[in-house]
Amino acid sequence: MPKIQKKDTEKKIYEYHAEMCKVFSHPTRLEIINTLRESEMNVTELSGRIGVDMGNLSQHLGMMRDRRILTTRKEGNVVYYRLVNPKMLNAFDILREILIEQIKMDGNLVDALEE
Amino acid sequence: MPKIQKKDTEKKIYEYHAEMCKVFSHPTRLEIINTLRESEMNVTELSGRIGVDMGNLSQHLGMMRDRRILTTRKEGNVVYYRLVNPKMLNAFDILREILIEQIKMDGNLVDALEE
DNA sequence: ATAGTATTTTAGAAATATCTAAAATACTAT
DNA sequence: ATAGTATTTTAGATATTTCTAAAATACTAT
Repeated sequence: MPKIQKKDTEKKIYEYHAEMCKVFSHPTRLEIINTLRESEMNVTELSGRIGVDMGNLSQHLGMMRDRRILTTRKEGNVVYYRLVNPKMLNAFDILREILIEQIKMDGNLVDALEE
Repeated sequence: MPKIQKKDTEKKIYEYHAEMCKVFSHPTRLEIINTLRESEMNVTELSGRIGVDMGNLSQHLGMMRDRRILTTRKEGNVVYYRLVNPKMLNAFDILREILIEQIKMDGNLVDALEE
């Protein structure tokens, strides 16, 4: 029976961490997070606000719920989504600040990303 | 000439934001960030520490540099990488805290992610 | 110039993520 | 039961990311 190494656990944590961070790696999902900043919202309204069709939106919402970033409440046949942990917004905001600073300081960033 | 809508700029920001966040969406890259927390390090040493071959590592480092998350300093033929903005670590830490809380509270998270 | 070390780049294969459109489910109201 | 609205799920096509292995570049020292 091989001893479980500290290294293995560490690697696993990095994997889960990355898995969670995938939530941030798509513009639609960032817009979802930002839209749910203040309050919950149902899928149809989210779809209208963000301008994404419902099938696609529901897929994004589902993967965010799998990762425990969002949670739901059901009322009749309407599903309301909201952020599980408002701390999430702190991370969101820090990263956006860094981005804004970078764009101001470095006009070439945009080019570097678009090549 | 169509007027540039606020909406377009907003969407562009979400795209750049997501593009930056892709840095966090791979375990090797998270480990790179965490390893460079205290000080710069050269590619060979990073490769040894993290256990990733140099070709692969260099690809990750390159994409992180493109996104202005890392920057380099060259000494002879040795390249030292370091974090551009230590604020990055705040975001990293917040997200890891959220993850740790989630794992403690919800043993099923691991299953949800592995299905 | 040659050989050696460090790093980057390339090209293609393999794995994963995303979108689209349609079908399925869940609930409500008649 | 039927029809209508809200949401989720599915399957396949397309796009993107990641890995692998080899070749190329950059620099140092002889």
